[in-house]
Amino acid sequence: MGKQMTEMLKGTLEGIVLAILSRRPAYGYEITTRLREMGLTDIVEGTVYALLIRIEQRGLADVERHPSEKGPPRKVYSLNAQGQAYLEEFWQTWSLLTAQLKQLHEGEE
Amino acid sequence: MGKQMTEMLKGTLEGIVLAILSRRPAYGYEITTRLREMGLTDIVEGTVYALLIRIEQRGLADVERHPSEKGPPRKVYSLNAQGQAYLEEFWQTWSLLTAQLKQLHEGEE
DNA sequence: ACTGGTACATAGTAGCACAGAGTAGTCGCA
DNA sequence: TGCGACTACTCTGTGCTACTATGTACCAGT
Repeated sequence: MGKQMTEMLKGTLEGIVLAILSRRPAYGYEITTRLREMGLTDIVEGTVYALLIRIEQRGLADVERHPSEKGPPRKVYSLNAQGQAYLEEFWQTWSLLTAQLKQLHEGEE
Repeated sequence: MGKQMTEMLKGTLEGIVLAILSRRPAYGYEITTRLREMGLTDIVEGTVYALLIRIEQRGLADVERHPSEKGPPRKVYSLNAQGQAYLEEFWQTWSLLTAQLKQLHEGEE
């Protein structure tokens, strides 16, 4: 992946994953797949798992183990109230930043 | 500053500063002031200077020293061709990311 | 037996913004 | 003369994040 994208993802990837979880519960492998489908093709599996563990430890999501037809059991994450609040805060911060960048970009020439 | 904003700025602050420089040359203290004016009130001086040094070392900007009426001489940075190209790449990456997040945000509920 | 897909985990690395402190020059004021 | 306020730049150390590169484990199809 481009280095620029890598750096930009710091701080946003977390929000992206939380947003995915806010729609419906999901597990790591599934999330990785979905990220790839939506164009974030080069996100590494290990990154997602590490992120999910962080999310769990901060109490933003609850975890349940579900047996899988294939391979080891899945760890299904579902966003809880605290996670929802955190996500809303994320969207606020994000819209602030985009507004500022938009202003910069438009006034460019 | 909020921790979320701090993390989001990783990778974007560089682009922001380059965008400021693309309008007209500027020096560190001036850039800090301008960032504060545009709402990024809590960005630390040291961060900006460190970023400028990085920009210089990568050859994205040229530097000239100008004596100041007040205080030590200013280091005036001006974006060069390479920096301009890098900035354009930044905008592309940025618009890609915003498009993906917009999609996620709108399809939320 | 072997390959490939599913699913999770982790040790080490690099990059970035922040905290905090320091260095220097100029000016105004008591 | 001494002090604070403002301008302007520099540096060390810390914490957080995504990546690299592996490894583990389970199952299906050939």
